[in-house]
Order: sequence, then C-alpha cells, then structure tokens
Amino acid sequence: MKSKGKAAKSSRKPWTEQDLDLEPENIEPGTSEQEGSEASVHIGGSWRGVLRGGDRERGGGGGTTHGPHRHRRSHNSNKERNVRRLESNERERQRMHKLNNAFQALREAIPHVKMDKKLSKIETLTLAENYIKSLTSIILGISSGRLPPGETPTEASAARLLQCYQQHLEEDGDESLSQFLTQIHSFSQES
DNA sequence: TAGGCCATCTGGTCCT
DNA sequence: AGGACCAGATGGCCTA
Repeated sequence: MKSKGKAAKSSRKPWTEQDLDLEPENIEPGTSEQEGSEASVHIGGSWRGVLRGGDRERGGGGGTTHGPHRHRRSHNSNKERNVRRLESNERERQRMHKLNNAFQALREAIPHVKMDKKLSKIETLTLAENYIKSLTSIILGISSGRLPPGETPTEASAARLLQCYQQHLEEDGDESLSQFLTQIHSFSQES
C-alpha cells in the first residue's frame, strides 16, 4: 500500500481558531447577507469562494425544496462556530474512512490480477460492475437450466464466469484483459 | 513536469 | 437542531 499524502497533510493549514478570525476585514463585503449567492472567506492567505444556489446542479444533498434563499444558520460566536466546524470535519473524516473501508472490502471481493498494485476507486467500481454482471449471467444461465451436456454445474459456472467476464472486459476495452483472464481461469479452477 | 489519484476542508442541502 | 450526505476546491504524492 502506498503511503500517500496523509502524513504530509499536516502541512495543510486547517481551519483553526486563528484562521477563523471572521472579523469584518476577513469577510468579503456583503456575503453574510447575500444568501444564495457566493460567499468568500479569507483562509490561509487566499480567498475561498463557495458557489451556492443556482450554480450547483443538485446542491449537495439534492433537492430544491427550500429554494436558493434558505435561511442560513447563525451561531452565537466565532468560537462556537469554529468548534462546530472542527467537529464536522472530524465526522467527515470518519465518514470518508468508512467509505474507504468499504472500497477496500470491495477490492478484496472481486478477482483481479495486479495484486501488488492497489486498484483505484474507479477501477474497483468498474471491475465490480463487470463481476456482478458476470455472476448475474451465470445465475440466470443456471436457473434456466442451460448447461452444456456432460458438464457439472460447477464446471459450467466456471466456464460461464470466464466467458462473461471476458465479454464484459472486452466491451469496456480493458487493456489488462489477458491478465484478468489468467487470474479468472486459475480462480475458476480452484473452485 | 503533467496528469492521475487521493485526503482533507468546507459550506449547502437533506434527513431524522 | 444537529448529523449525514454531497460536491467543489485545494494541495500533496506518485508515476510515466
């Protein structure tokens, strides 16, 4: 597993109380009243703009039932706001860690070749999709009783898995097809 | 060095 | 009201 970034992330300046000095000079004029428009906060020496309202197709969670001029929450003090932001950051980190754990579980659930190389998230999702399609095809084949003469269900399933996985990978233009097939073949022989 | 991938921060919106 | 979810922004690491 690659040691990506995490340690170095400490160099990224978090939103500390110093940074959260939302004195008037650190808030772009008018943004606190302009609900549904753009807010910019001066953080770490640069302005960070956040588009809101009509600029976003789905706006976070999605609906537009509250419209672009939703009441903005106000907290009693900058300190309280800062505490809530830090707590929210921690929850978001935990949520993303859970999501990454789920990705890791998915990686381990699908057969792939380059065991030394960690699958990216998009690769994991794509392979999982193909794998599910392949398994679905097998199940449908078994349930409809379409087994080649003389083959046991296990043999037929392995062959069918190989065939389906190959088909899906070809459709997606995967360059590692031959390696996948080797892996799948050994996988099916073991089963 | 550019591009890919990722972790993290952030604020808006939805849900309970 | 507060947490969950989401997507944009940002910056670091790695590889070709």
